[in-house]
Amino acid sequence: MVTLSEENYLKTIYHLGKQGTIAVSTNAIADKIETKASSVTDMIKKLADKNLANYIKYQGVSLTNKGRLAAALVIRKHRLWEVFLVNNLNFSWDEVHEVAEELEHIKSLKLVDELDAFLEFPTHDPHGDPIPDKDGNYSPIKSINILEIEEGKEGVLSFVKDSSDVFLKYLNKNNLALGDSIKVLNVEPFDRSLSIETKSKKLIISREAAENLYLSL
Amino acid sequence: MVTLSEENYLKTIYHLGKQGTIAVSTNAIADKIETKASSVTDMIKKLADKNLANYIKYQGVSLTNKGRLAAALVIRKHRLWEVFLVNNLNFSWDEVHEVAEELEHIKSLKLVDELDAFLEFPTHDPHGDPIPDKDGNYSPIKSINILEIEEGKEGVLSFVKDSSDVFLKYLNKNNLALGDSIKVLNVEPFDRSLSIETKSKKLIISREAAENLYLSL
DNA sequence: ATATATTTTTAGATGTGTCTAAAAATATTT
DNA sequence: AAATATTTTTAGACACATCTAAAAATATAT
Ligand SMILES: [Mn+2]
Ligand SMILES: [Mn+2]
Ligand SMILES: [Mn+2]
Ligand SMILES: [Mn+2]
Repeated sequence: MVTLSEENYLKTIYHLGKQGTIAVSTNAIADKIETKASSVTDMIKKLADKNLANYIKYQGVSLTNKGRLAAALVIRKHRLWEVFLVNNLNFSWDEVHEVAEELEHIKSLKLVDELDAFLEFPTHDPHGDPIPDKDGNYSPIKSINILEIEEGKEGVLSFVKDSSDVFLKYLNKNNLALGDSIKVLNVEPFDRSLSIETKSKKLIISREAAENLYLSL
Repeated sequence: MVTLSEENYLKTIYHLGKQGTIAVSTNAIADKIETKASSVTDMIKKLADKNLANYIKYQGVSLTNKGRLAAALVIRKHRLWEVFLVNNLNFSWDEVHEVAEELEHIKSLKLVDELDAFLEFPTHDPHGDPIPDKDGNYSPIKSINILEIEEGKEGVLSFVKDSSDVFLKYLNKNNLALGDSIKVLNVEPFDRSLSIETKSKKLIISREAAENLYLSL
């Protein structure tokens, strides 16, 4: 049996481990989970005891296959619930995360699969993140960062890297939503801000904002 | 903040307190929750400290208005989720309880209200139990036990008192479902078993089974 | 390479919810 | 009304997940 707390650690290690292939550090986990390093050490040991993680003292952790699958299942549930909340319960994309954090821990396997079917097997959540299948696999993101697109080209907003409240609300305010067509006009050399054009209007976004927007061509 | 465990105790006290108006005993709660009497005493004190229950040593507990409302909200969530599982996720009425036991603890108020709207404001769950509104109120059950219906009369199965796995599966096996028209044929004087007739066939049910079936006329 | 800083682990404590065993209160018999 | 049985509470323990403070290991700077 995997506890709620263990699931949260698995998910965090999974996410932190995505980029580099190196083991995840104790402090990195502590920061993400907003807990103390000593608590992380305790939990890591528990995960290793359950064969969910590989752990060598002072060397960080990585997930075992078993742990990676468990983590992917939690992420699958999180993202499916987010889709449900947005598509069926009138939540906006900046309201779903907190609730999904609770719903992702509901155990029933039938529930996940039936929810998946009910939602008609979505491949991405409301923030453009891919939804893992039962085996933990998903097709890799093929969208590219808006800063890497040449001036004059157009694409569809299909993923936001930062899905925090503040950023999503900033996008709402500027009428930018997933699925919108966006044309890259030009980059201001001074501060590297970006002029873009949507169906409704032209606007300028900062480099920080641009770094989180991904388009598919 | 009310914890998951506290919510389960509130719900149990609410259910046990329904019938008599007397306070609920420690052992009654322990039996329902499948825990020890000493654990119940501990928790009761906590509920009293939080003004959710009235407690006098050795005299049992009852809920305060605050406690009753909190309990009703948990029951509201439980039953709404059961409706969702049956109506939208292909669960049968004997599969929903366990999952609803987990879902009922999800906190978001928006979630409950949006779910309610999505389900089109159902008044009863898949077992015929009434769904409390936001204020904890619901219209009283007007269905009557099948044993109190005179021979020859007909009614619609609208509530099952026992919603345990075994009983529901027994009903499935005998093709009895909520909403079915049932005619009371006669009571066997020997063992007080009941002959009934549905659209599809006649059958005999035991007194124990009959005690759990309620019809609306 | 040594000293200093940072990261990580250990040791010991705390809060929640549970348990067992024993004591206290209440209920039931005789 | 005593004696006996049952229920309820208390006392003390334990698992889990967390914390603080201190020790140990590793990384960085001089
Ligand atoms: Mn999320
Ligand atoms: Mn998401
Ligand atoms: Mn139920
Ligand atoms: Mn029910």
